[in-house]
Amino acid sequence: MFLRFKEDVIKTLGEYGDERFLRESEHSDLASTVAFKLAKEMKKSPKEIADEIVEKIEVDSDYIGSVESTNGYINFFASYEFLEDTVNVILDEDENYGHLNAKGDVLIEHTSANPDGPLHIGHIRNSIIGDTIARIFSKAGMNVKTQYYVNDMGRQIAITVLGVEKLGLKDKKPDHAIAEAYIGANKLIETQPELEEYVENLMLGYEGGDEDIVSKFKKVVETALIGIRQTLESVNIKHDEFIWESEFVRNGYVDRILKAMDERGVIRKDGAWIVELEDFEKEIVVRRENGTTLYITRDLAYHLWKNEKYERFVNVLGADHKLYASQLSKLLEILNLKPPEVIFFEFVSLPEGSMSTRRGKFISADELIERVRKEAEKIIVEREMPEEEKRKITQAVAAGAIRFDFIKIAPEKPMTFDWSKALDFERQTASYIQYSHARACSILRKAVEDGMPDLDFKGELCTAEERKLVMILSKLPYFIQRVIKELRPNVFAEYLLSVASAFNDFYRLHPVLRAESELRMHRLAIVDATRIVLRDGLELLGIDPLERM
RNA sequence: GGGCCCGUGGCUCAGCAUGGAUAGAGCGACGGCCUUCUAAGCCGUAGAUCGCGGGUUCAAAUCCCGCCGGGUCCGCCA
Repeated sequence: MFLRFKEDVIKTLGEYGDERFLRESEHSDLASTVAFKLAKEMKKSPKEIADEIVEKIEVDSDYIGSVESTNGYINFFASYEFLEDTVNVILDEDENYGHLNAKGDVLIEHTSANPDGPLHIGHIRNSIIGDTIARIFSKAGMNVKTQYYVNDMGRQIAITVLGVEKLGLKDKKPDHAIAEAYIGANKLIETQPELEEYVENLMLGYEGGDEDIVSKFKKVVETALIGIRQTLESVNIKHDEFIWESEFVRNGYVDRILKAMDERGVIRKDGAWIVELEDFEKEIVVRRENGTTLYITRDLAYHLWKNEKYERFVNVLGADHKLYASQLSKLLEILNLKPPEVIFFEFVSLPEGSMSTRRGKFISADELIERVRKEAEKIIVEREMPEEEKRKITQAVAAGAIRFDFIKIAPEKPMTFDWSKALDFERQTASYIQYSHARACSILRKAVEDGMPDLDFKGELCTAEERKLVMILSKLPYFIQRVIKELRPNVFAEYLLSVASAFNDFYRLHPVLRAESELRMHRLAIVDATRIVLRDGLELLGIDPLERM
C-alpha cells in the first residue's frame, strides 16, 4: 500500500518526482528534499523553491491527504482513504498481503557447511540468513528452491573416513560422532604422517569412482547430514535439495565446463590446465596434471548447472570467501555465464578467538539451542497451561530468539558470541514480537467470545498512535521489496520490531474491548490487521507466531 | 606487503547505498506502573567530541584522502 502512496507522490511531483530525493520522515509520511538540490542552480533558497513547488502541484491521488512546504522540505501526508484501504486490503488479502507479483525461478544456496561435524554458531548465521531470504523471496511471489551444496570431495571428508575406519563412530548424535572421528583422525595424522598418503589415495579413489571408497564416503557424509538436518529443523529450516559436489564430476558437467573453457582458448595446458586471471594477477588451476579436478572446477560446473535452471541464484557465503567468489564470478563471466548474487556475512567468533571444527574449538548450534530452550523454560513454568503446549511454546520461543539474534545484525558486521547475551530473555526481541502477536490474538479471541465482532476501520476515527500503526502496517510490501532489492534481511527484522512497538503504544492507550460500538469495530479492525502483519512477518523470519504464551 | 569488511552512549546494534529537519532502539543504571484487553509488558530520567586527522559542500555519522585499532583473505586445500 505504501508503495502505491510513494508512486502517487512521485507522480504528483511530476518533473521533481525523483525517487532518490524521497525520505521517510518523522515529520510526515514521505518527504522530498528536491528543493535543496535545486537551490544552487535556481539561485533561490530551498524554502522558496519548496513553496513554489507546493503551490504549483496538483494532487490527483486519493491517497495523498495534504502537502506542505516546511523549511525546504516538501511533506506529504497520507489521506484517510489511504489508511482505510490499507486496513481493508490487509484484512481482505490476509496471508497474501505483501505479495508483490514477483515472478521467476530463484535458487538460494545456503549453509553448505562441510559435512565433517555439527553446525556451529557461525554456520547457523549462514543458514538463518539464507532461509529468511528464501522465505521473503517466496512471499513476494517467486518460485524459490533452497539448496545445500554438499562438499563431499574435500580432504576433510577423506580424513573423516580415515577416522571412522581407525576409531569407529561413537553412539551420539550422528554429526557430533562424525566430528569426533574427524578431530581424532587429525590428531592421528599429526603423529603418523604416513597416513597422509592414505588420505590422498582415498581422495583419488573417490574422484575416480572406486566403489568401495565411494560407499565409505557416502556413509560418512550421510551420517553427518542426518545430524545437520536435525539441527536445522530445530530452528525451522529445511532445504529443498542437497546437491553433492561429486555429482558434477559424475554427470558430465565438469567435463562440459572444462571443454567450454578450452574452446574459449583461455586455458594454458602446462601439464595442469591453467587459466590466467589478469585482474587478480593470478593463475587458476582447473585440472591437475593427474587429471583430477579442483574445488573451483566443480563449483564452476555447479554454476553452469544453475545458469541452465534458474533465472536468479543467490549464495550465502562467509566473508572469507570473498576473493574466491570474485574469481569464480570472473571465470563465469569469461564463459558468458551469469555469476551468482552473493550475500556475504562476517564471522561469528568466540571471545577467545575464531572457531575451528578441526581443532574442536566451536560452540555447536545444538548446544546453543538447548541452552536457550532451558532458559525459556524457566519463564514458562509459571504459566498455567497444558504441558504439551508449554513444550511447544518453549521450542518456538527458543528458536525465535536464536533466529532473531542473528538476523537482526547486518551481515557485514562481525559478531562476537556471548553466552550471557544469548541467554538473556530481557533482551530477546523475538519473544517481544511474539508476545505482541499473542496479545493481539487474545483481544480478538475475547471479542469472538462476546459474539461475532464486526470490523470496520474508519480513517477519521484514528488517533495519532492508530495512524502511526496503520502507516507502519502499510509498509510490509515495501520492506519485502527492499529486502529483495538490497539482499539485507536485517532491515526486515528492524521493521517487524517497529510494528510490535507501534502496536504496544496503541495497546497502552486505546482500550479495544471496552470501547463502544463504532470505536470498538474500528479498533478491532486495527488489531486484526496488526495480527496479520505480525503473524506473516514472524513467519518470514522463520519464527512461530504463537497465539498464546 | 596488498585486497576486502568492521569501528556510533557502559554493552549490543540501527541509520551510511541515494549527504539534509533535534543521531534512533534495546540491554545495563536510576525512578515509577499489575482491582483495567497477557508485566515475556509499559512510562519517565541520566548517558554520544558518530575511531582520529584533513578535505568537498549552503549542509557530513553518511562522500573523498590519510592514519589508528580489530577481523579476514591472498594453495595444483576445500
